[in-house]
Amino acid sequence: MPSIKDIARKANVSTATVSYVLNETGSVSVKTRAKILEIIKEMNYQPNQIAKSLKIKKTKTIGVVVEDVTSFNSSEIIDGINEYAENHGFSLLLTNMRVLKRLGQEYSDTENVKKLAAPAINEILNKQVDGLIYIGFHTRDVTGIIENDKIPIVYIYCYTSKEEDYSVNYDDHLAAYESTNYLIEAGHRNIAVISGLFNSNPSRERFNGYYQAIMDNQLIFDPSLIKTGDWEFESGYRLTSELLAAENHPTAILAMNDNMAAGAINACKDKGLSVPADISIVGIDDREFSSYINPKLTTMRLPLHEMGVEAMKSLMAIINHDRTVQRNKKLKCTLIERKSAAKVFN
Amino acid sequence: MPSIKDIARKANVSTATVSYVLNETGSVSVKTRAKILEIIKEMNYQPNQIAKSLKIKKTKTIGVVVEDVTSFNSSEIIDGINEYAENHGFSLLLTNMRVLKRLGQEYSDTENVKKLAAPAINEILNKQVDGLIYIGFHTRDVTGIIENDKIPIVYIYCYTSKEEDYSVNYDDHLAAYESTNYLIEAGHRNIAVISGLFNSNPSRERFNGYYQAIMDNQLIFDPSLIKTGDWEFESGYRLTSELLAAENHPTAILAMNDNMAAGAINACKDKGLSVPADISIVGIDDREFSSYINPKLTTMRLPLHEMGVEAMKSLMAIINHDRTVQRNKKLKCTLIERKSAAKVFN
DNA sequence: CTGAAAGCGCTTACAG
DNA sequence: CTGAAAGCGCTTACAG
Repeated sequence: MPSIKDIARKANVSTATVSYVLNETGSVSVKTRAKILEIIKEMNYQPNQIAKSLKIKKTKTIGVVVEDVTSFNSSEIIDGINEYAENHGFSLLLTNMRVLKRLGQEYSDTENVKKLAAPAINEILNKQVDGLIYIGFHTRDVTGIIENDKIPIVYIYCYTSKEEDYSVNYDDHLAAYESTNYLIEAGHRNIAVISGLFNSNPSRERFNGYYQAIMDNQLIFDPSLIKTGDWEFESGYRLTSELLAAENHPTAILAMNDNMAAGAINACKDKGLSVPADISIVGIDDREFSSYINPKLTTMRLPLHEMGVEAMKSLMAIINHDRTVQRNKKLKCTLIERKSAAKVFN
Repeated sequence: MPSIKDIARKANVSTATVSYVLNETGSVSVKTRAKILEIIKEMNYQPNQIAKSLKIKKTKTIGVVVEDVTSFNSSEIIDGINEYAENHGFSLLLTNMRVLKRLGQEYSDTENVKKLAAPAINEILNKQVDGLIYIGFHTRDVTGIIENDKIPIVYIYCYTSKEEDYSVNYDDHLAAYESTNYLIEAGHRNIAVISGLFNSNPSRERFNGYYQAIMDNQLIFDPSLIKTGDWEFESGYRLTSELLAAENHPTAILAMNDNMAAGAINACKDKGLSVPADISIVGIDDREFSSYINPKLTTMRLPLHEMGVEAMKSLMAIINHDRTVQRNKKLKCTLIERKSAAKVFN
């Protein structure tokens, strides 16, 4: 591997001059520039970024700490981060904490995650990254997992309670509001909700979105239509069965994720109801399986790719000392109309 | 950020001595070691890996070039790579080429992928990674995409025609052999195949596995039972419909991926056949959706995580000049028994 | 327009 | 057991 010295020697100039043409700084005569460029090409010289980084104290690399890459939302977020990074000459140093595999459901205990995060983040910082992106696998408060004061950082798919932190998530309230509205516009008046666990912020936000749509449309809010699930398929199945046991059962169900929506569809089928002819079901997430189940699920697509891009934008701004960036970005989900919801005829 | 100089000064020793205790090289008296260690802790000193890398010419980081992170197989592979890397003190520099989004189906043209790969790989090499892992999103010959002679590299989910290259894949032949055997053991005698495109190596290997299972069990090979699909849902649906039109239709179908298996299930349902009571279906891949469709799909799980781990093992060996590593590793898939296949009664 | 020199933060023969 | 010094491959004030 030729170094800048080799180029300089061969071109009969100093390394400074080579450096100037490499970086297009300084002023170099057209003639020597041409000669240097030629030799660079001839020797197939590639600058050693490690050496450069040491000198300029910037690595042009971003540390990406992800709680679990195998989680369904991680890939698209990383894809978005990568796209932006590539367009701006940044590289990604990826660390996967494997939270799901290692902690199972104990991820909720911040202390456990912190134990995983500390060494990972330490290692990344020692590699002198210019900034950090932390990707949760599940929207929640993540305060205390990272103790950091020396590096710009933005959180995706999670947030902290610290005012000075930056995060990008999607708008849960709006997602539920829009999907509920969609059902209302289709003529539904009895719209049930199968929510996630109520100790989660997204559950509450989504419920509020649903509630507001009901109110805005002057419908009657019926608490018996609200069922609390646990995000899993089985709870969607079980709670739908409960819902259908009532004599005047709802004509539509908003499930707060696609897992539970899939459970709901199965419950309807098992009761001999046809989806969407007899009952409409909409989910939230747009998982891979959602277009494979029967009927294909109408659901809200999460702006995952965009979240990655926006996080990078925030991070770049912070790195460049632009403190006017919005601290808590909330992106919009989009409704994907498939086959599990229909207009009501009467 | 304190440097090794700061530590040395405060401890009244040379930077050499600090370096010795940091790396546990050289011999340092217990006393000075203790003092240095104390000061390191006190100042919360963290060694700058960039500086170290420049000196020792090793970065302890591996470049991971993935054709498309959003492809269903990528995450688990990365998870495996990450696990091994973490256990051995390596970091991952990730580059996503976004082949699917950028090229659509034109990925098959090596030239197009090469155009994407060249700058990505160049950038990674300039960051002085110690090795490279290339993850295809689809098993195929990838010769010519990377022109490299200076760095150890192993291919996952793809391979090259060069003898000196290393790759890790799974055993297509065995996967089809075992799944066919499974159906035979369940009593099936008329087992159809819906294959992928026959210009792909996996299709051919899988067909051979099927064929060998038929032969080994002294069954009759019936060419009319072999249908060539294109890996997509629709072809599974269409070809299954064709299969079912025959008067003595098969009692089992081996679909060469889960997409087509899902199509097959739907086709059966639409013809009024019950899966698995009337007809058994098994897939290959174990996609996320495969446990959500109805009935849940019996399929071969790909050893993705393990492929990541094995690739890292190969890479470490090559880096350490151990040239005895197996050049083409083929890992075993495992049958996931769910609900889409059953014994035949007669 | 160009070069000599210092320095980024480490490691490592070498001498003592 | 310890330190002075050179060097990894760059960049950048500074002088001319």
